[in-house]
Amino acid sequence: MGTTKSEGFSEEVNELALLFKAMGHPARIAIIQFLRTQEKCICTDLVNELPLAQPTISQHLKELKNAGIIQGSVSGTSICYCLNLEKISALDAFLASLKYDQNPTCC
Amino acid sequence: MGTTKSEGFSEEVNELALLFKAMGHPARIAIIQFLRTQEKCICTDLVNELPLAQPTISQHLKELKNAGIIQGSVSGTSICYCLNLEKISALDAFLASLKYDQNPTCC
DNA sequence: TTATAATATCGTAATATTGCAATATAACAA
DNA sequence: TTGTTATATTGCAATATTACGATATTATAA
Repeated sequence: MGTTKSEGFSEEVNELALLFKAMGHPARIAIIQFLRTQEKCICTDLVNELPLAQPTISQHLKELKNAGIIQGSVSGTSICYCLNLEKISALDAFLASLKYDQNPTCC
Repeated sequence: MGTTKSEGFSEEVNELALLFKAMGHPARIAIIQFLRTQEKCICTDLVNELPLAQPTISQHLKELKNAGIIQGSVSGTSICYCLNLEKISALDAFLASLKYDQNPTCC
């Protein structure tokens, strides 16, 4: 196997899992953090910021983009990447919902 | 390779990545959702709820437990699993922080 | 004790992920 | 055109993940 079984789970569950999975790597968290603190979101600097080679960073950017967590638009020779707050909010809403309706006598 | 490179990233980044990674699977999201809606948190029922075999579910529970996202305590023959809201809150706080300090003119 | 129920662990095959060197592409500058 | 800069793609070796049958383990029940 090695393949994740997605049949039998709801669309919502599968979508959330894909988003969380896309964030489940230090390089990708670091990219997200970096994007958050940048005034401009031009991102060559990631290659200097992160302890990874350029192709590896490009690959991680692609995964974040595929998941819809970041968006990129061409800007001359470089590319402008930014967070997609819609997806971030979806994850945030899920996590926030877990904090309520908890049985307080549990465990 | 295949190994995730964690040196060169901050502790915080690595910790967040591990937590997100632990949630990055439909079975594990489904487990979390199930735990949230249960009055009691005894969890044999997962085997009937999820489209996966018992050993597979046990393995996913272990991963969530290793990440600290759930806690389990023995209760006779069965085991009581529950969410650890502390970790959930850590993730939630990270995501919530992304929603502010964003450059509105970006992309 | 013997059985049964709930869970965990082991072993393993199939597949996915990670990281990078080498190379390609694309836009602009000289 | 030729170079240069920014980024993407390809190919591949090393390792990780996923799923599950078989088998342990552990606690209670009969």
